[in-house]
Amino acid sequence: MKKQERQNIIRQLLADHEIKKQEDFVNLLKEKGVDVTQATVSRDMSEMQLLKVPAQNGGYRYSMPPQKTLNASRKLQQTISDSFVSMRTQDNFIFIKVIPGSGPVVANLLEQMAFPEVFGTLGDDSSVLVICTAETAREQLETKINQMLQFN
Amino acid sequence: MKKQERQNIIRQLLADHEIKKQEDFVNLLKEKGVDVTQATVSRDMSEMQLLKVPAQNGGYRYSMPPQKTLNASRKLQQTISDSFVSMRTQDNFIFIKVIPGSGPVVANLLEQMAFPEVFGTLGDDSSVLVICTAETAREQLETKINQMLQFN
DNA sequence: CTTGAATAATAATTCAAA
DNA sequence: TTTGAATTATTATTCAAG
Repeated sequence: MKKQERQNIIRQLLADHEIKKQEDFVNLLKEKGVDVTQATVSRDMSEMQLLKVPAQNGGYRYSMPPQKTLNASRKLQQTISDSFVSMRTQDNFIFIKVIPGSGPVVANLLEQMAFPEVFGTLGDDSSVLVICTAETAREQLETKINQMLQFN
Repeated sequence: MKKQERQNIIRQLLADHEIKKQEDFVNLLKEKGVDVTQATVSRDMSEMQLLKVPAQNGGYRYSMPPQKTLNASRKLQQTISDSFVSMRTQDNFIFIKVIPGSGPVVANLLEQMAFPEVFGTLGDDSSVLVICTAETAREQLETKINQMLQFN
């Protein structure tokens, strides 16, 4: 198992679980057949710049880095607001209609964001298909997209 | 010294210093005449939802929470892009000219962002004055504003 | 309700090894 | 270069007290 594969799995785990400490990652990885120690997870966190953030209820959880994707985020917000036509969802999928020509840009920006919910994206001239990692992930991403559209 | 005063000071300290651990706060607070222990700082961090983020160079630093201000951030980015005319700076001050009518909105949004660099803002019809906590803080904020303007 | 002292829990790093 | 074991450093929490 290579480091990068493990880090991909960590990203997925983050999308589907409330991770409160590094040992949670150790255990979840073990379930997936990946045997590593807390030390390794700590290094992964550092490399991936994952954050331990104080939650509202007083606990803690790990989360994706925010700044790294902020510029892509702004571009995406703007682009998707400008080009959005409609959105449909089903299972793991989000299907977005955009004005002709914008499909590839939006799909690319969605990729760049490296949302943990996103398994992959595909954009043709006027459509974007987003394949999510799970149905719950799809719901989360749907919410995010709706939030983006709120600010035109 | 009330808790809230201390937390305000912590916000300021965050703007001017590279804080790597909670004890740094303890020491800097001591310099300011505020005597507290790491335990108290830990509680403050939790309440303020301050983050310990892995830095690029491999170290760690504390930082303001990102999500909380994300919507204001989008609005600000958009509004400032749309209304920006010019910007001048001096000492702790940033003086932004905007198209008539936009001053108060931009000033308000800047407030809402709760940037640690910002001491206060003032907006008239077509101008926004931002008073920063320090000259270094002003430089940092200037950079942020320039980044916002990059995406029109 | 807030705090410090002490402690427990968690995370980062060192060091040897492969 | 990457890792685990052990260690150290750091952070969170408990518990008693103001």
